[in-house]
Amino acid sequence: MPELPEVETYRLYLEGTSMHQRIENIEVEDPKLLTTTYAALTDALVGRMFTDTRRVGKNLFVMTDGAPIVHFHFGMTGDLAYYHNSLPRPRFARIVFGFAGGFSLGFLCPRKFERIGLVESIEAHLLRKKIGVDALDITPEVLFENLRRRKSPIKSVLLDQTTVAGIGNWIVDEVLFQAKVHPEKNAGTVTIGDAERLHAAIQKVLQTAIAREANYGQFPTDFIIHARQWGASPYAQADRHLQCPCGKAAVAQSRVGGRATYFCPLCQING
DNA sequence: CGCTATGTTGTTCC
DNA sequence: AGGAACAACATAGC
Repeated sequence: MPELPEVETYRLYLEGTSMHQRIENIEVEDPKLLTTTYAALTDALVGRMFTDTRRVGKNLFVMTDGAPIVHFHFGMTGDLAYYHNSLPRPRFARIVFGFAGGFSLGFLCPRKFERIGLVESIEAHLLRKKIGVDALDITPEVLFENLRRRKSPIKSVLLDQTTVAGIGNWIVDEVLFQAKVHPEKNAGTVTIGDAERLHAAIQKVLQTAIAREANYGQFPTDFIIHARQWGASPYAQADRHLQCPCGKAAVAQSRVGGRATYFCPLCQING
């Protein structure tokens, strides 16, 4: 479920498992998962090792002791699994880095929306993809300027990675709820006060999620995320709260910018 | 079977 | 030109 907190969790996982081991081989089940040719990937990485990591928004960059940098994007369902070769390969491990020493790092790609490739430099990649400032680093003033010049619903603008990098569909609903902003509010009408509340909510929601290793089921009870229907999760059906934490209204469900949207019609007035 | 899905990108329209 | 709207991508799970 890779929004910023998941990618941060994966980054720490990779740091804790896969560094400083010689890469002996790379298996790729489907070349569509690569933004580089398979030959370029193996030429650049076999014999090298991972040395450092950096995350910007939902993008994970892994440095090596050679020149190229590996870029991971987790799409909607990507994950990592580090395992010993005596164990069976994890399901959906469609790309596998095999290390000297008998361990492997699997890049799990259930729906093939995930991508791995080589980039010249982090800055060049961010520029080319127009990825904005990371959500944990943006200032209220920059957020305000980036919102006020747009005309779409504020939810759509916050999801745009050029506005601010790392916010996804579940987190944006939580951020808007915590900041008491209606998801369909015209982004061009935000005040500096709105931007300051949104900024504080972004920090709060992301810090909360990262501290719980992105396990949304462990969010505080005053979060609206518990109203959301989680497709496959058993937690969803059992613990779902259809009532807003304010206790005065049922959580409303709609679509904004083509995405499933949950909000409280009392707490989040479109004004 | 039919419907939904965490993200991004390409196309079309304005 | 540039922004907005939305379909498309590939697949799993319910």
